[in-house]
Amino acid sequence: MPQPRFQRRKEERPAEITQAALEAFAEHGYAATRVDDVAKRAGVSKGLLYLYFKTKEELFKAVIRGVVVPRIDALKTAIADTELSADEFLQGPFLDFIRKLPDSPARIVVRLLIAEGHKHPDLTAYYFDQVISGGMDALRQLIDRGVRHGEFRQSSLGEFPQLLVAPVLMSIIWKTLFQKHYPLDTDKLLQTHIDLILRAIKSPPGDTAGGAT
Amino acid sequence: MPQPRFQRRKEERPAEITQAALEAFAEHGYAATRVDDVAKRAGVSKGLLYLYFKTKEELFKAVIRGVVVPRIDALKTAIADTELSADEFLQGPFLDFIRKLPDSPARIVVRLLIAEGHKHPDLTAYYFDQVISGGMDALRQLIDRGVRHGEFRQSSLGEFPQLLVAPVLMSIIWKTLFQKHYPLDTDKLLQTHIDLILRAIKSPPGDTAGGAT
DNA sequence: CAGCTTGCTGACCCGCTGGTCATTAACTAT
DNA sequence: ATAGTTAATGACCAGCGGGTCAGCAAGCTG
Repeated sequence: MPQPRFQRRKEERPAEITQAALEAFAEHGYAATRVDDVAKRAGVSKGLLYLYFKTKEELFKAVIRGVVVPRIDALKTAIADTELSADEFLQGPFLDFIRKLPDSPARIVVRLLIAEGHKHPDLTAYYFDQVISGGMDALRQLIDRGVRHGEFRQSSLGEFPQLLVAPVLMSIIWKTLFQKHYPLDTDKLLQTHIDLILRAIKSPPGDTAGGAT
Repeated sequence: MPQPRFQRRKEERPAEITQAALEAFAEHGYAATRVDDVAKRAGVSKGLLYLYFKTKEELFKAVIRGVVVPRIDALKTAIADTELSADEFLQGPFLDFIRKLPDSPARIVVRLLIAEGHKHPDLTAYYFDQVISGGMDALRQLIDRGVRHGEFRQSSLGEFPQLLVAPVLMSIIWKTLFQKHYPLDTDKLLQTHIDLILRAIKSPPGDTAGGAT
């Protein structure tokens, strides 16, 4: 009795294909990945893939969106809802969050965006709106709160919240390029960075908000 | 009177082609750049290009090497030869150096390496040896000197000199992806970063090397 | 000026891959 | 059962682009 040669699974296909594409892109990058290869990984024919995604580029965008959207929202709401002080939040949940990034699919997405982003302006714009812009606002808000409460002194960090995240980029890139030449303890690197930044912006002990006694 | 259709310029060709390739790669990335396009930019036939470079990949490597090698040596010798204190050096020559990077060809090279590096392991290794490794040593040495002289307190920064450079990566990537959505004052960002780090690692006033008076 | 070397050209080749579509077969409703 | 619907296949095509090479002409050399 012959197994059916395939099953109809309209619902699951897109996610399966997207997942397969993420893996393929991770290995070869966008341009060098063959649609056929993605299809094979997903256990599907190339024709079917083109039934769900109009072009290779559409597939690419779907992959990015799928990974990116859920991730950042967690951080944004965490910052809005936390009862911790800014200082505690940075050393706790924030540090945990960024520590996970270098080993998550975010790493692949970052590499793909750097490599191919300029060829997909609408995608880049989308990413900027969904991730970067919102993330920066949230961080700025956190820093401002710290300043208002007298934990932090005034500093230019509020203008450049990117500085809090820069070592994450560094870590991701290091891992993808140089891990085997020189393994990097990204956890400790990130810990060190947060320690340094906090030490730099913390109000000198004794000062209180407003500065006058 | 017909101009000669071409001139023979054996010596200059490689550099011209390499330069053209850098521009082409900057616009389209490696994979999407046509060898024919590079040749046209260099004012040369595709055939000639293949006379000087065995394959497209060889050309790619030549481009990277050409940009990379000169740049880092300047920094290394500057650190070795300077008479400035570590603190002054970081605020002066070092800051100047990293400020230039986001608008130099280094930007293109960084993007190319992130995008395609994993497909060219020998090139990555070369880059690591020539640039990363030496650069890190130099920075570590600088920090250690600062500690020995009592300018800086002991800190984990010496373990992770990458942290000094991380915002440069951030700046480069920002400029290539998001410049038009949100222009970034990378000069000020880098200035801010160095300020913060120095504030974090400077010895409290009154302390001297060794701690005993 | 003639003859020779070789830098240089450009038409050509061919493998590869994104995308199509006629056909098939897994399901569904009756 | 059986007829109808559509998810899924896979053979096919077109054109693009890396790489080749036979021939051409720039510019020495005597």
